[in-house]
Amino acid sequence: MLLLTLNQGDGVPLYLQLVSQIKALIATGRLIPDEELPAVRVLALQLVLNPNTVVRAYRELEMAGLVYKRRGAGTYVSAGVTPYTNDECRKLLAQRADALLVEGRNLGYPVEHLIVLLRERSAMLKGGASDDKERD
Amino acid sequence: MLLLTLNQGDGVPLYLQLVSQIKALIATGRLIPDEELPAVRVLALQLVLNPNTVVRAYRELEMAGLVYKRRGAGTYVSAGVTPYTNDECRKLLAQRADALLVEGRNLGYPVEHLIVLLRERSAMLKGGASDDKERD
Amino acid sequence: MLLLTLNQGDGVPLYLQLVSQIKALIATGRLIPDEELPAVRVLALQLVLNPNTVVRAYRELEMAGLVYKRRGAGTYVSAGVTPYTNDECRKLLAQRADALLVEGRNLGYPVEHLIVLLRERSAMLKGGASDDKERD
Amino acid sequence: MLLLTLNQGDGVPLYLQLVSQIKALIATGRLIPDEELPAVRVLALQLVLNPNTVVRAYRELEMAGLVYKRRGAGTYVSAGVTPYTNDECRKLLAQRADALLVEGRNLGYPVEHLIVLLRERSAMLKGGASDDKERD
DNA sequence: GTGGTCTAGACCACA
DNA sequence: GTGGTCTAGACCACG
Repeated sequence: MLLLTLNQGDGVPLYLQLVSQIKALIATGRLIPDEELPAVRVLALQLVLNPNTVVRAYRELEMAGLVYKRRGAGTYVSAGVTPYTNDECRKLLAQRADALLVEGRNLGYPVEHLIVLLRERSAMLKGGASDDKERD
Repeated sequence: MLLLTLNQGDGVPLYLQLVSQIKALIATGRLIPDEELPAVRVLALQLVLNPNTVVRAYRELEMAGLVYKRRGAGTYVSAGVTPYTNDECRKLLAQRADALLVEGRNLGYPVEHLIVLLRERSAMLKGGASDDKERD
Repeated sequence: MLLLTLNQGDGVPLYLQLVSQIKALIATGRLIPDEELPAVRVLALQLVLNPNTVVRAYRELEMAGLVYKRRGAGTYVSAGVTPYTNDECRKLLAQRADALLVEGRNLGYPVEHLIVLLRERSAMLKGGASDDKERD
Repeated sequence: MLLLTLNQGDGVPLYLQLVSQIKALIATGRLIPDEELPAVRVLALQLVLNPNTVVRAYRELEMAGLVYKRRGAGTYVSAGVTPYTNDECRKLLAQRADALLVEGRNLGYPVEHLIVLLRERSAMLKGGASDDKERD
């Protein structure tokens, strides 16, 4: 079962959250070529979403060439695709980094503190218990 | 001049970004009671957005009891706002940090790379850039 | 169809008139829990005002806990709204009645004239007129 | 001392409340020709208003020919003016009547009940104790 | 179809 | 000058 985590309230469109998380799973090989994605209805049930939202996410992925559909069968990961260019990666990460920096600045934390925090959280996430997302 | 940084592309409504950032500035005492906030039109000019968007942010802050308005005069920080505890600050920052870490790991970036990126972006934010574009 | 009447000329913001009238309809059980309110655009058309004005009224009602929204679906009356007591109703009406009486006395109209006027206006409001213009 | 009652929160502009109340006082002879109105600052103090608001009300009255000003002396009621035409009276009263009718309808009160209420309140206002406005 | 956000720009009330 | 309300109309997310 796919480990996807949606954040309903933060303003980021749900289908985009899906797209980016699935992209990342493909980019890191956790979803391998020709692996089948969950059926739309199954994923919708699992994530408590409207199926159309999943449909839209899959459609975006298909248009990006990252997955392909076989009528009556399912949705599968494409082979040999690079979901992100290096530039895209950097942009995505820069956005996250900026969010951290801005929050830090507004709360009065210098960058060095943020870096310390980052190392701490990194150790925690790797170590195990986290109130947040996935692990490997 | 208020240091506020908007991220136009990340899906979070602009007025909410304003609200949470100003909330942080108040809760950490960087904006003190009865201090005047920038006029709606001034802030709108500064941030290059529509005055109504600022109006809406200020209105949310007013309803949350964080600011008060004097007709024809201006908008001011309320007194008696309960400041963020250190714990609350750390929680907010940990959320942001985790988001960065997870995205980084999904894209195959080690923590040390993220830290380099963080320093780069930090320099840029201070330099004045406020959007999510890259620049060398 | 919701019976709402706006008074464009009396200085009270339109969105507030909407809020208080819908509040009254809910608090007296004339709108029941989970009943769907008219769509924003529908009500805007019906009342001949800008959809954003209705949006604002609905938003205030939502923040007051009187209605809830389902994205892409509609706006619905919340359950568990504490209804107006008879006393509260009478107080609200007494305010309006007093305003009429005071104005009438200031202008030298006896109560009986006011009652005649009230009957006339009542017939007009039922007939469909919803503005403050006279008509014979 | 002028008996004026302002309703700060109801959306009706303060200066308009002043204008209409003073008009009514003139119309009913409670302010007689050449009687002096309170000085702007005095009235502003009494009503806890910005003096400019009073200035504006007096200016409107002057432009309507209802009062005149003697430089260095004060503001006085004009002679032989009719503040309201019959039509204007009816419009003002119709607005009040409509407000009562709409509130009554939204609260589920038939017109006849409103009329009963009106008589009750009328008796109360004349009798004495009222949580509201003036008397004679 | 629904509501949500944002822009552009109007006019008003108030200090 | 300040904030407040309203209009007109754009595009987006969601069912």
